Amino acid sequence: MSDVTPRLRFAPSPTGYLHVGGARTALFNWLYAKKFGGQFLLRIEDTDKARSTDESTRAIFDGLNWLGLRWDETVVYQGANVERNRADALRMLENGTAYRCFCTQAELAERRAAAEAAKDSFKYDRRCDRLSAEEVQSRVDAGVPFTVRFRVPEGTTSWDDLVHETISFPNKDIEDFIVLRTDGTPIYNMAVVSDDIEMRITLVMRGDDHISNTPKQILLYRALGAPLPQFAHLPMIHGLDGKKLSKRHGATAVSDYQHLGILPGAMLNFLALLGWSPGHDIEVMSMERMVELFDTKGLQKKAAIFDPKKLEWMNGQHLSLMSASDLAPLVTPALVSAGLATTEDLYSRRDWYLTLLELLKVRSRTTDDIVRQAAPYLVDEIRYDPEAEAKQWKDRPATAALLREVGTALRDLREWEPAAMEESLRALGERLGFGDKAGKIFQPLRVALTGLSVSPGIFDVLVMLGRDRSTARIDAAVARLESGGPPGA
RNA sequence: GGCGGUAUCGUCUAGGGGACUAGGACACGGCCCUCUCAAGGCUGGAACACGGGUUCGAAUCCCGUUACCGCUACCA
Repeated sequence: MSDVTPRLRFAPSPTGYLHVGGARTALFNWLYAKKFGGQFLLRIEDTDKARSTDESTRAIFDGLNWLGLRWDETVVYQGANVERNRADALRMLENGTAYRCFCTQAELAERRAAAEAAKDSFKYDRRCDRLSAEEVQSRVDAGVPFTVRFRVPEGTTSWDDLVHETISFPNKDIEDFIVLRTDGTPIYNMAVVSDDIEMRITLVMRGDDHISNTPKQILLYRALGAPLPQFAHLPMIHGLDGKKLSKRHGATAVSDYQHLGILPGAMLNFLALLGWSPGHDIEVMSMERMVELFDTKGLQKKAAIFDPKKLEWMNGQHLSLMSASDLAPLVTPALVSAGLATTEDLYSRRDWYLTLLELLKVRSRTTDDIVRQAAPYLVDEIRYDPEAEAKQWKDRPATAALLREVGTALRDLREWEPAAMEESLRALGERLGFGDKAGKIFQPLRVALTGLSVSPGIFDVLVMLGRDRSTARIDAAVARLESGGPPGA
């Protein structure tokens, strides 16, 4: 391990949104940088003008910010570096590690097709490298367009990958690849190496779909006389069907999960476990803990399959662990946009609100789940779930009579607190001959209070609603039951 | 086709020659808890791709086969 501070970068191309695979690559780069006190840089690879959009660039920023993966230094836009990229390519022309190629795209395509037809694998035959200096000069003078090709040397190119150990490629299998187009713009591998040198990147950590680019890039570093960074190639993420993750698999953008009510910390935790393991059966971790435990030794070589079920479970874990006050800022906007409350209202009775969150978060897997359960506590008019009504209020006259008694009992309570409620309602159950089946009271009451057959403990619900609202709901339920109308009428 | 990579329960993984009767987690089933739903606890089924080596001994090391993935552009 060198003693220079590590510099890593995440280099996405802005051609869509920030997808989960990219987010995970960013995360590992970030974790490594944090762990070893280095820098995590962001470079937008926008050299493909046709596909790059500002909107996608924004999406990348938004995604990384939401996840809390802050980058150091200013963002580098690859498109702004073409001059230097070209200068580097030209430098290779001068030092003899590259040469001019006058073959046209059409000629190349033709030869490639011919080779394919003959079932041969096509590889550039270096014919332009055999041109005499005079010939080259005369063509240049005549203004014949040319590309710059890298002259791949003899031998073998290998490196010690941080996740794969040693990987090596016989150079004979690498063709003399183009580094500069006829219009003078750099090809991907040229731009990447030129930029990574400029940015003084010490560890290139990226998807393993770049493994075959690596020997070419290493050759370029050497031709430019630059020190080699370390490389780490991360496995891909696949969908449930084992194929590369794509739109067909549903949500693949980080923002999709943001809108589904997934917590950034849970997303990160889940993504980290897809391709990395801290060992010791540790699963649920905070960002701090991940930084502490991160180690390239735990990196996986095998592609992982993205399982949304486990993500949800992970989110539930993080939800339970998070304090209500940390959760509030994340849930409040959703509550407001669902029209259930106003920010002012929630702020004015903050303790009550936090208690509500405490009650709901344990039975939620996403923040959206919390919102879905919150309505009965926040709005005046509840909606009666037809199924709950049908099941728990089967005998409507009898239920009306029961709820009347419950209402009376609750109104008579001296203190509006759980122990008193329980004592009173269980006593009522005894009197009515329910024995220890107090659920015969609790369930109909739950429907009366919330309209639902599912909720936090009944005494918690009563406390949250308060005496006035609770008794009012019971009265409303009695009226509804006695109106004789069918459920939902 | 060529080159490269990968291979442990359905899924994420632990494992780095003997501690393996292969551990944990998700999902699934059962039980407990219980006013419902969660959460939690206990519990069940479920895997070393195949074939050869090396070794006293292999999930672990080597070779081959198979399968899957990636690259194979004047794309990134």
